[in-house]
Amino acid sequence: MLQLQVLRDESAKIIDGLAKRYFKDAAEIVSKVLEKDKAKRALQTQIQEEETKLNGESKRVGDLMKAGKQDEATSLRNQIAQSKETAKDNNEKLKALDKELTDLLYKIPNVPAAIVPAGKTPEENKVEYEHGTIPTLHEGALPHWELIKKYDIIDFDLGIKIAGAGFPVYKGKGAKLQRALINFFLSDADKAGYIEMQPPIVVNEASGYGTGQLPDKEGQMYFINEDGLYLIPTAEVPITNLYRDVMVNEADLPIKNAGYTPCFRREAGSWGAHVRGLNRLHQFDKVEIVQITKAENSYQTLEEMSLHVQDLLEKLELPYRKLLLCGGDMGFNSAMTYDFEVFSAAQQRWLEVSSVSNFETFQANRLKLRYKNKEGKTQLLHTLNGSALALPRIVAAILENNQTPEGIKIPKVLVPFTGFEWIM
RNA sequence: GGAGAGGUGGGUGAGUGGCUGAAACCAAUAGUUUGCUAAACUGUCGUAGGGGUUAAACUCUACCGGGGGUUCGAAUCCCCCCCUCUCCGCCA
Repeated sequence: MLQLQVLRDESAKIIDGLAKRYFKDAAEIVSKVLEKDKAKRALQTQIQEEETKLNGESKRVGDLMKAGKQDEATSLRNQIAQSKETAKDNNEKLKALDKELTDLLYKIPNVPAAIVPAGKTPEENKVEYEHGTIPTLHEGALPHWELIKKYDIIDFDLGIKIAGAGFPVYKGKGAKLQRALINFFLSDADKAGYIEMQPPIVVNEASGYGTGQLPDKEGQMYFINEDGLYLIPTAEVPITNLYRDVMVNEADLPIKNAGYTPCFRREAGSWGAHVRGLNRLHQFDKVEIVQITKAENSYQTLEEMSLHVQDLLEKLELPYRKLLLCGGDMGFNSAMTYDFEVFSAAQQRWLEVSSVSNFETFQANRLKLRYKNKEGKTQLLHTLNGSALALPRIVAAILENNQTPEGIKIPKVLVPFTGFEWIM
């Protein structure tokens, strides 16, 4: 959620920025916000004046009673009772206005950073960097959904039997490969100074609001009705919410956390031919990195985090490219996002494996995540996160790109974690 | 699932109707002094918002888990809800 104060001070700049997202009716919603805000403040001033008067009168009643002037006290009391009625009405109006205002604010996405290109579709994302060579596969090379059957390492049918489509069962070396990747990602994050967290994989409603999944995106999360809990779509939610309503000590900044969790996504309505196999799942594993920084450091941190992701991909020897997302392709909460895609040789397409974003104060505003600066002023912090990395598409790329007639070669860096060099 | 206790500022914690936006302590911060990797002393220090000012000063309002009620007046009394803790039960 954007800060109201910023909307007041820089509404033109915000409308300009939102144009890069092709966010509909930006100008209209912003002007509505300002209008409601103005009305609210006017009403508030009025209420406050009334309340000042009432407070003074109440005090006088007490004084009169103490002085033994019962009659005067009684008549003043009756007088107060009347003005209280109007005060009550006005307070209700104020509440209604405030809710309308908040609802409007919820609808406004984050303002893209200055360097984010305008654009509506993924085609307008900017390729910032490419690394690695795309392998040429042998005759008869297979896509990963065939390879997993050939080597019997991931079983979709078993998953369907016990849960449903999109919940695969990892078997034998397939399961070990998962575990190896998770360990590799976590140990690299550890070396980079991220404190590992193992959070719950369900969160309450307040947490959903804190990181911006709610309102509006409840349809994308699994919900446990009986207990009012959501299955997390990413570790971003529980880990970032660890710092909800927290006043951070300046000395503790930046905060760096990493966590492995399974992630659950309903992906309602997003299935099709291009999401075969591991390309899209309801449950998948991911190691997430999260940082909380002062405003002045967040963009430098964004670069640091994307270098961390690049390093992982290079160690895994996967050809990848780094994209700067255009306004229209960015998530609602983000001010700037880099996506990382690996090339899947058998499918002949790029697969998104990581997304690294700076949310600036958009989440912190909701989270009330702040610190006191040297002047003693309370300041919102910036939140950032990134996948480092999401497993399924990495697995898909490893299987496809590293396949040989003899079997699938495990990347060197993973062998200490898997305990085997080949899947055959 | 049953019974009980409790939710107060960055933290611990006092406060049962007006003198309480809230004692005390800790943390933080500014300074003084002595000095040597620190102590002592003094000051400041909740959040959000309105008015006001070039900016301050100043001033007002709300907020003691959330919502409602009683009252001229509520952190304090009443009702509902949420959450946490303890004991019992069940159980990895």
